[in-house]
Amino acid sequence: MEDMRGEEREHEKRLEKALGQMPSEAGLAEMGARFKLLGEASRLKILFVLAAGELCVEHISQAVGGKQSAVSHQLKILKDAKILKSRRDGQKILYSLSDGHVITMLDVAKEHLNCD
Amino acid sequence: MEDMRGEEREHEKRLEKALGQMPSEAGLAEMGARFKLLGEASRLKILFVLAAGELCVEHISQAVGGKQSAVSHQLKILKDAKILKSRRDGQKILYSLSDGHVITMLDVAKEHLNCD
DNA sequence: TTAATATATGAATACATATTAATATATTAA
DNA sequence: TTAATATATTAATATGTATTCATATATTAA
Repeated sequence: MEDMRGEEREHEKRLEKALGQMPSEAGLAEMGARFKLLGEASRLKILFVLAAGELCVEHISQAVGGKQSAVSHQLKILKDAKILKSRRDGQKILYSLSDGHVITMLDVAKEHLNCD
Repeated sequence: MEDMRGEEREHEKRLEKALGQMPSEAGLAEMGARFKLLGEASRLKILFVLAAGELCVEHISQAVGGKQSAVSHQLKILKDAKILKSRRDGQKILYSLSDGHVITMLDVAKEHLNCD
């Protein structure tokens, strides 16, 4: 009985602590949105391809084995999220990673999310 | 013209390199699935709550502000993915993080995915 | 200007999945 | 055993979103 009380109190404490360090609703949404971007094999493929360097849409499509239209849509999503940037070179649009952060994430994921 | 040729060759090389270091289809799917688990605010909330320690379903539900049923569903998903484990204590089922890996991911995400 | 090429976009479709309500199962208390 | 409590599960619904097709836009070449 006394034990029960103590345990309950401990749980209450834990709850308070948890709620205290919980990110804001907006923060959680933002974080979820970021992870969601990486939660799709088609987008991951694109990121791995671009890890090797700047490439045009056609080449990216070839590399990931997807239709131009589908790839364009995904590129837009990744660019809107600032994960990719692009520049025009003649008729082509060359896409590249905005920075190394995403690759870092993928590396850490391999280690800590047991992906291979 | 020569420039064009050289550039094209460079792109070909880059493509080969990219394809060479691309994870397998299965690996990409696995990785995507892992990220997808973290790509939902409702699940992130649960993980942050459990970062404070073991808690029963009712308390988790209170903490994340969700219905028991919805939380149970998400707990099952996270447990099936081995991110959470559970044990029975009387009528209650206590859930906890399987290990520290997920928290590491969340921390790295804060740094590299500019979440706050 | 016209044709050809590269990319982007809009709308429709298909599919995945989060949530809910209702109910089933399991444990404890009476 | 019966009632009460805690959790899990099933089926239905709703929502989000990836993909496709068709077409628009933009650039270069003829």
